Amino acid sequence: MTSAQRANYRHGDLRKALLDAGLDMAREGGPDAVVLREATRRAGVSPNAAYRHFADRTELVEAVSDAAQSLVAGAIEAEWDAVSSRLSPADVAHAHLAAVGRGYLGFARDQPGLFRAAFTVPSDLESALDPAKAGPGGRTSFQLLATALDELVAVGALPPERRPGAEFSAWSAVHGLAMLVLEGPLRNLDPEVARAAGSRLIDMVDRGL
Amino acid sequence: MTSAQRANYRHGDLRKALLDAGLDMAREGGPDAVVLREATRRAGVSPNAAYRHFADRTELVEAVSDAAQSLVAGAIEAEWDAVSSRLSPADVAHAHLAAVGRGYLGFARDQPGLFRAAFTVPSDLESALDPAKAGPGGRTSFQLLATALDELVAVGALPPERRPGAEFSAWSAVHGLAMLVLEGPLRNLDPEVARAAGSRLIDMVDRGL
DNA sequence: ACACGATTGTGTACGCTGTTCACAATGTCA
DNA sequence: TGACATTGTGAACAGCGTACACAATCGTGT
Repeated sequence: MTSAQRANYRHGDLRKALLDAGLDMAREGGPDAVVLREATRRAGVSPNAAYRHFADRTELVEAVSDAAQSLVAGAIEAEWDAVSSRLSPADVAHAHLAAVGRGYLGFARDQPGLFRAAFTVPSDLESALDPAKAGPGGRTSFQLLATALDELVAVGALPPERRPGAEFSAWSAVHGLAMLVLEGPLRNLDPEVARAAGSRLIDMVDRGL
Repeated sequence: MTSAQRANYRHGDLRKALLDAGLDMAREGGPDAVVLREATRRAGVSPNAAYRHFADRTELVEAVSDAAQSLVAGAIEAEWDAVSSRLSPADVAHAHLAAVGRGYLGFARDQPGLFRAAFTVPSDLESALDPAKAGPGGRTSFQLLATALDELVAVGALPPERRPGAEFSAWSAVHGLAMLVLEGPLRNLDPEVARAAGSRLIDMVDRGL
């Protein structure tokens, strides 16, 4: 499990090893569970070796966060691509918006630790276009959301004057539910109820935007 | 600043002193900034004294969280009470819902650390009725939200069949925006833009519920 | 081939944290 | 007054992030 022994003085790709260890720790326990010393231990290396690749514990956590954001984008892409292409353009647009919401909430449900690592850590909106945070398809989760909203405008389902800032509202809604259920007061909500709340919420967004 | 010297062996009300110190630390830095030893230091007491009043650091943080939730409820009540009583019942209901949203977002903006301490910490929904978390008026922020939604149903602005679970959707929306702006990817959003996003969001909720 | 500088890993050490254990001072009540 | 519960203290431990000096290895120019 803990990587093969290393005969050489050099490690090979320690940065990646530390990042993987960080991802594992974040998977169970979220960003706070990412501890630098433990990462070096799992990589079979002395604590300070980490400082050759990350200036800080913070930098390691940020790297983990970027990777986690990329995974989220991938999950959203999967939902996106599953939308039937035989729908009318208007229906496709609505379906894409719902797909973004489902992908986001689904990832939060299935990978709570990584989700929190992705979105609970410093990292500006400006960098929401950073390819490092994109999914396999090359688009960030934020970009996917924006695309869906643009489609809605294009098919006339969303008045253009309500387009500006719409991504904030839509994003807020799903993000809020995720956070309330993950580490907030809705923590102990029955999973089935949470699921229902999710689709209820996506309806609200679609109707209210 | 750091409380008067204490001549006696006994402190007086150490529990309250620790809690106040904890609140101060949470105010700047959020729940993670609440450190037990520092709290005892500020209370002028040895580190272990804390364990006579809190089993854990966790218990201290939870106490801080409860107090912070109560403050949020107070902020919401203030907005609630400011709603003009000369409006029609329907308008009052809408205004109350908006007041809850504004109070919530306003508190998040003005007291980011306390806000995160309030809602980012374990604490079940079941205890959302706990009077310890209520504002001066005796109602929890969750109860205030529920009341506003009940009013909307009463005046016919919200179809009864959409009432169940509506608090989750409404809460999610405002909570999500708050978290994105406070410790998420919208951290560096221009304050004015954030404010606009807030009222835009509240509109969405009112329209989409 | 070889020396030299840059890169990457090691060892030791410091201060901080939460927490435990034994002990001391104080309050309460018979 | 004496026994007992309550609330404080002191010393100690492991774990954390991090700084500093040192060692092994790689890459390059001659």
